[in-house]
Amino acid sequence: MTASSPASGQPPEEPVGYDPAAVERKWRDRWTERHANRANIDGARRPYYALMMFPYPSAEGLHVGNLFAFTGNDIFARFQRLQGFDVFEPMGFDAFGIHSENHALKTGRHPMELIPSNIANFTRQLERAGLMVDWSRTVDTTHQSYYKWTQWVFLQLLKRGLAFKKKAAVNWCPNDKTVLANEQVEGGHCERCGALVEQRLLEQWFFRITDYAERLLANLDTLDWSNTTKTAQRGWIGRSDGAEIRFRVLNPLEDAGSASVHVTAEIGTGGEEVRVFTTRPDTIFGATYLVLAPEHPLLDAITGGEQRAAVAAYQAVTAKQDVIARKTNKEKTGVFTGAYAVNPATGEMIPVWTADYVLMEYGTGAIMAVPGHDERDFEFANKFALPIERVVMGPGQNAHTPLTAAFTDETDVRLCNSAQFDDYPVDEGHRQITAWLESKHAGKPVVNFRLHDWCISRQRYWGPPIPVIYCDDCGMVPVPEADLPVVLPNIPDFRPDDSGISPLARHEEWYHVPCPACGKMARRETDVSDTFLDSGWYFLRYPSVGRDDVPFDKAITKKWLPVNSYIGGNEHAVLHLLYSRFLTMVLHDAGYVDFDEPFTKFRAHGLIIRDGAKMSKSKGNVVNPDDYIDGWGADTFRTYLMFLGPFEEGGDFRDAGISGVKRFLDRLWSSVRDAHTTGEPDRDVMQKLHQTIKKVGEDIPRLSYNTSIAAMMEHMNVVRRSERAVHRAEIEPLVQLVAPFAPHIAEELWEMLGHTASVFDSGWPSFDAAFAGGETATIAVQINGKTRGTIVVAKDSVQDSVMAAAMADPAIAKFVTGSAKKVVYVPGRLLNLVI
RNA sequence: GCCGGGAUGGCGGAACUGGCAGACGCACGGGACUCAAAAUCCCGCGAGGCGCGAGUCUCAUGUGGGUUCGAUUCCCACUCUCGGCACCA
Repeated sequence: MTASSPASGQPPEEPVGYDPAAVERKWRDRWTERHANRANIDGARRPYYALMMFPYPSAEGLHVGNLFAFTGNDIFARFQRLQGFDVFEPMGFDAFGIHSENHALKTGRHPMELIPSNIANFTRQLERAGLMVDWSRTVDTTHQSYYKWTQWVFLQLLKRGLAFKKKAAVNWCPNDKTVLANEQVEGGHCERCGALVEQRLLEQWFFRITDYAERLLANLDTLDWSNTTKTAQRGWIGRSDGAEIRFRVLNPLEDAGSASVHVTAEIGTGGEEVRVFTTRPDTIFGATYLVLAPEHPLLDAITGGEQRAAVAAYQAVTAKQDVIARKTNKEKTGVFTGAYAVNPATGEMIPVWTADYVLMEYGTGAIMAVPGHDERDFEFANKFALPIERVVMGPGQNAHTPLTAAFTDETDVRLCNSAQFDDYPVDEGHRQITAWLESKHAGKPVVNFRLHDWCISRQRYWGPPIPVIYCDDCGMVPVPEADLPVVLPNIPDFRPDDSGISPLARHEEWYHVPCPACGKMARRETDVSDTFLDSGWYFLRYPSVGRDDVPFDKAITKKWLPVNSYIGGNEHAVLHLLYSRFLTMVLHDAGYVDFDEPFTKFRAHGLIIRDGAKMSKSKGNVVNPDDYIDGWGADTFRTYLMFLGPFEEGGDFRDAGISGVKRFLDRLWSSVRDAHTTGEPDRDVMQKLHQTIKKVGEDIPRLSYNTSIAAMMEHMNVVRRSERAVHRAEIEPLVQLVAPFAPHIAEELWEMLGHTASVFDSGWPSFDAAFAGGETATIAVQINGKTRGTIVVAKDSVQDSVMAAAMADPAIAKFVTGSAKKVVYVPGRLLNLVI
């Protein structure tokens, strides 16, 4: 074996060199035999749950990006283990979904056959990477033992009224023949195939995540998460403070032809009332028209006779338009309804229009248009010759300054042309006008969110069937929990078709089922659920894998959750992390878990790019980890990935630097092999060692892996300087420091040093802070801010003695031309003389 | 358009609360070892000026301002770049 001593009777051999393949094979086997990575789920005294986002097991195999993320998590997990925690580092596979299904369709293989082989390949690759993964508790979202509980989660939401069905305009991809979530549409095109997305009206299952908007937002303040991620979530939730204002619409039939009639807000004519949402109630005196979304339910009722045809035509055009065109084509269109509404602030009649720049799904589906102070309204008013009023003035402007564009500044501006509210700052006007409208029963303060309810329906095959049955007599009946799982049948032809109905509907035996309530023949729901539902609760499952009676065991969950540390990509900053938080809150409120945030700490890792571009098959710049592990060994590859750049920022992958990391491990190997125990270790080298232990111990928790590695390299350089002989005490703790990064070689070297137990059970080395700090300090001496030299002084020197030492140095003293006007002394760092 | 990152030698990057800019690594140059090469080891390596020389001076962290004894770090205004969102009233 690699490090065994020469057999007796043989001539002396060359010193044994570092053979990564042999070392890694040996320790992989040894870890498996010893169950070294198995967490003691029931008995752990200091549980620590170190989670990474589980991968989608693609047919292409493991991506360097995956390995980068997993290695980063593994280093932290192994570090925690060395700190004495019982660390649980699980791994699983997020294998349902459209990605797998499309790949299966393209290659003609059935997902039920494809996924297990992909998972096997991923597992093989992951095992080579030396991750401290507990392979006895893995999760495969496509396995019945898992999706049984995904269906259970759905039923809990249904029970609590948080799952509901509604007909909704959804994004429809004509190529993939499926409904897409808003997030799967990029600029009007299907995220996967690039086809133009259309709009269709379908009955869909939704989760009422909007009920939790306020809580999802407020809780963010309590979480230890990457700031970028929190900011992204805040933006996605999109809270807006504003007001809902009621506009009375005059019946156009009655009032037609009497446009000259003077109307005030007090007139109680019949007709409808339109509610609008605005974030700028302070500008209501400038509201010169209303706009309703083309889908607005009141549109028919208010449209005047002559305008009916035009409005109907406009509605028809909008309805046919795909979601993309509507959202990307910013050219304003719209038609007048023939109706007028009363502006409750001015009492004036203002025309009511319909236009597709107003969206039915946000706010009330209607707006008051203030063209003077809103860019879209300005553009619209300009195009259709509607009046534009100034009601806000900035510095240097007055109530009559002409508006050549919408004036939208909100700081240092005041109201004008707003009756009793003239000269109010806008924020004050916002409050006062809202209160005034409220007193007239014409409005009230309202908070709106951009967040939409979560559409979980997919008219596809490869997902967990939604556990609901439709009975002619009983209506919609949830599948009883005892009957779970609703098994996804093996359908050879799982292709989606144009009907908008899932392929499951074609499986007669499966589709027809007795009603759980009355026993009469009924039909199954044929939609499957969104993959984000699978990944929305998997962290709860890991510790309880193997339990078939519950989704997660109460005591175990209490012991291990919430997750102590979660690491993943920022591409999931919004959806996955938001949905997981939402589901956790629901399960908390339902009494299943005693925490309402799943991830105490979250860090987003960076992206690995290559030659300045994202890796992709089409660019041909994909790195296959297998090749690098074959060529360099997993330890070198892991360490190299972490050395590329800051973990939270990612880095540019290039072959050039990897040899430096290999050299470092080679040197570590020979230094340990050749270390002696004669005499005392060198004092300066020991000081460097203590500094290194301190630095690495501080850097790892900050995920500053690149600087940890640099620090260890520095120590190695000091240890081996000028080919000096290495004392064992100077190098032994370095094996422990390197262990999280390069676990195999660390185990081997630890054994070579005579230890029988694993290096991961050896604890983290300690350091002497005073010794590491040293007794002397190098002080930079500056004259007028320019460094003119350095002096070495005792660490706790006072200013006078440092000053004297500086003056004693002729190289410094020659710059001192007079007496110092000012002296700045930073102990231990610098002395600056201002002359 | 809006939100959020980022910009430092030939290259990847370091500098933790404002305090010696360029740690560590790559590449490159020189040397040792070798018949030779690889590997290994040692030395050098931001740019420019002056000096035979040990040295020494100036400039330098995307651009332009500002605060400060002192700015890669803080403030203001820009440029470029990467990522996300995009008619959200």
